[in-house]
Amino acid sequence: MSKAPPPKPTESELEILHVLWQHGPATVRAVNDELGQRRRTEVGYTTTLKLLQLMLDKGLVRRDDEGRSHVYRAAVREQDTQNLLLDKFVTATFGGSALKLVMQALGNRQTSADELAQLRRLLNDIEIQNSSTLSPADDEHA
Amino acid sequence: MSKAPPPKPTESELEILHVLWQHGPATVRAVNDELGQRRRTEVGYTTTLKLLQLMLDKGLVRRDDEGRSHVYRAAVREQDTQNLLLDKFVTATFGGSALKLVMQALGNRQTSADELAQLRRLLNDIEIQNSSTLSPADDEHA
DNA sequence: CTTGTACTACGAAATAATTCGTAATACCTT
DNA sequence: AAGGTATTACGAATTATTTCGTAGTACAAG
Repeated sequence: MSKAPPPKPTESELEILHVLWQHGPATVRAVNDELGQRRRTEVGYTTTLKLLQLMLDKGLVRRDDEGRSHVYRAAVREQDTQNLLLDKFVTATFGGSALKLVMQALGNRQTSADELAQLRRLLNDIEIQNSSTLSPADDEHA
Repeated sequence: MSKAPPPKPTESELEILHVLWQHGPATVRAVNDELGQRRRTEVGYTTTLKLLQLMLDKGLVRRDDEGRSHVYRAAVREQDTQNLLLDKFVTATFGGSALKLVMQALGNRQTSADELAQLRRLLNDIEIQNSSTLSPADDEHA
């Protein structure tokens, strides 16, 4: 009665997921070729194959038979995966404080006016959300 | 003529760095005790010792002789380390877009009014920074 | 000085992640 | 049908990380 949620992908698995998310369903060959273009150091065909097989076991990808070869596609969504990894990262590196992470990310790198605008809009949206979803008890703090 | 910068700490090494950052210089015993309190599963004394020795080799910590035992202290700053890890993480998980990471971090979790205020202040500061540091050519966009 | 205790050094086992070689198989091409 | 090519399956070597056992050493207590 349990559908074990897919585990956190490793570094290499994440690379492959990125390919599948952007490229869509693909054969081992296609994934491996695409990886070859992105990485500094290529990996062998069977390495990619093996990784996809492991990812299949873990439930990170699905597989369809397409004639002789197999077509793999992501079984997890990009957003969900990013969020899972983000949680772990915030915990491990910023002691669980997402705010610290955000301030660090913004503080120590270039942020354009356009990006600032996007962020302001997001903050406004969140504020509106907060006030409408507010539970009564939360209303009475300082 | 090269001072190899300390490498990215591993997961376990980061835990130890957190202890040293917060607790200050400490003996192996103190670090191990502190770890025992934070983790679900404790690790043996010699495990912590070994890690600290490896970290010493890597330049992540320094060591002082204090009588019979040794006192270790962080050789890297918390901010610098967080930034290093952040860079890697943004690259690996968000394709290098810090903005996406930030929006994801803010969008998918609870953010209090107080935190929103802090962020707004930060955005204002950044904007001021941007306009004063602006290179002339950048001035002329829409 | 002898012994007990806490510490360090070091090798190496255990675990996890990545990589690839080799063999079996499927399907074209001739 | 025979041979060549691309593909999959699988075991295993390699590398990285974490873990701990064992042995040696220093120092304090008696």
